[in-house]
Amino acid sequence: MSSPAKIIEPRWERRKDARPGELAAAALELFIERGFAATRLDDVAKRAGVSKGTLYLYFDSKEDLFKAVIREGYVAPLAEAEQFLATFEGSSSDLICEIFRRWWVQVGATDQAGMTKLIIAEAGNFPELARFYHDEVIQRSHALLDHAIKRGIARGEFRDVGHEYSGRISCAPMVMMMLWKHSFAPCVDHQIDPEKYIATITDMLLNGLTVRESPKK
Amino acid sequence: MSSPAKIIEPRWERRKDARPGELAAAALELFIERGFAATRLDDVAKRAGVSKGTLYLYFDSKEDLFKAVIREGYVAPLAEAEQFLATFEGSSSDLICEIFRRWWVQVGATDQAGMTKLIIAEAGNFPELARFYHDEVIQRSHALLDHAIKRGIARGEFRDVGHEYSGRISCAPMVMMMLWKHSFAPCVDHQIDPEKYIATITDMLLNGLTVRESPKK
DNA sequence: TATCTTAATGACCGACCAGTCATTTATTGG
DNA sequence: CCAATAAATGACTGGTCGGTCATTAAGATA
Repeated sequence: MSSPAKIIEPRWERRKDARPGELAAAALELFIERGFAATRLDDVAKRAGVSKGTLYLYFDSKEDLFKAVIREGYVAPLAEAEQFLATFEGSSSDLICEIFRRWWVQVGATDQAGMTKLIIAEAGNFPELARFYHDEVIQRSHALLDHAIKRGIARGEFRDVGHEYSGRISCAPMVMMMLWKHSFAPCVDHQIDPEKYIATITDMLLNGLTVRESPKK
Repeated sequence: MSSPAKIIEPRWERRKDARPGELAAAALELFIERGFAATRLDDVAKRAGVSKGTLYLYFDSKEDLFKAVIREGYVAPLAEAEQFLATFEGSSSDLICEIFRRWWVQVGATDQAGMTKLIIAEAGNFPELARFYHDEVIQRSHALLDHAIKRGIARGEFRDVGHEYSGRISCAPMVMMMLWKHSFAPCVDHQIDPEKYIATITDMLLNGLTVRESPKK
């Protein structure tokens, strides 16, 4: 006996505007989960609720899809951070603390953090992607911190530590925490407390290890 | 006119003892270069000067080969470093400088540095392997730096920055340089000068960014 | 309602590769 | 010198997956 109420569902819907974002979101999840090479476009399409053919309506290639994912996740937060830096008026110590705090909330704690691991892992096999990520994300992140440090030096708050590597070195502990979260953290019971970790970073970065005779308030 | 001296070279030699080591060495190079999934066993065999069939005479599977490489690779410059730390008698600042310097010479500048990238990249696919590497290498590296910092605190040279994350944070810039060397460095023209980089790390780590009124000699 | 446009489909192709095995031949022992 | 042994080969298989395209049908238009 067949059901009398027959609801015929359409086999698909036309949603031209929503598809790219949904596909990029699905791709981000799978890239982080499995890596770039190991992610199947069939799976990306399935997770976004479409067929693989549809994916190719909106993205030229797998690499094109990857770049779209990067642009969506990093470009906006970075631009905001640059804006924040340009208009900040407090002390440079507070500025750096605030940059780290925002970094963690906007990127480090989100899925996007996994892209860092991904790109480091696959840089050898996809140099084009690595170059893209380097220019769009890394270079600008280092420059951001470097700029904050220069500001401190100009205002007489910081020592002149040389501006070639100081931005890079300041970033390193934050990047390591992001890498940790997406590599060892899932298979080791030792977890990191982000708040305490960031507090220690800023303390060490600003004040150093060496005992000072008269600490500046 | 054909050459009268006819040297017939054998198509291959039997070298049962030498094969596994040569295959493992070739695999190490290619794993570091391309990652686990992207490494072709045909290429490993070719680099070792044999055919793929021969590889399967000595290793059960690709994964088996990978594990063999790891086992052979994690030798102990770490043990030497631990020994060095235990017997060092100078200032703690010098100790930390020396640890970084040795770290770079013995690990960072060698192929071994690529293992860090490899493990981070494949941690998701081989959690048991990641756990092993974590316990044997990472944990001990963090502990080493942490121990050096504790020594400084005990001798009144360093401030007490808390011993939960200080070792990890100190390591981060060095690890990042190793990762850089095996990910972005080959495809971006911006190179790092290790000597200058390490000098900046130690300066920042020991003295911090903030201006001090009376720096300690 | 009839017609048109195009979003969406999914079967298909070709390249790639881990792993197999029948065959070849270097080496050894009698 | 002649088997006998086993180290080494490389063509082959089965499965996977990025990318293509002829076909289908949803939604727009009038």
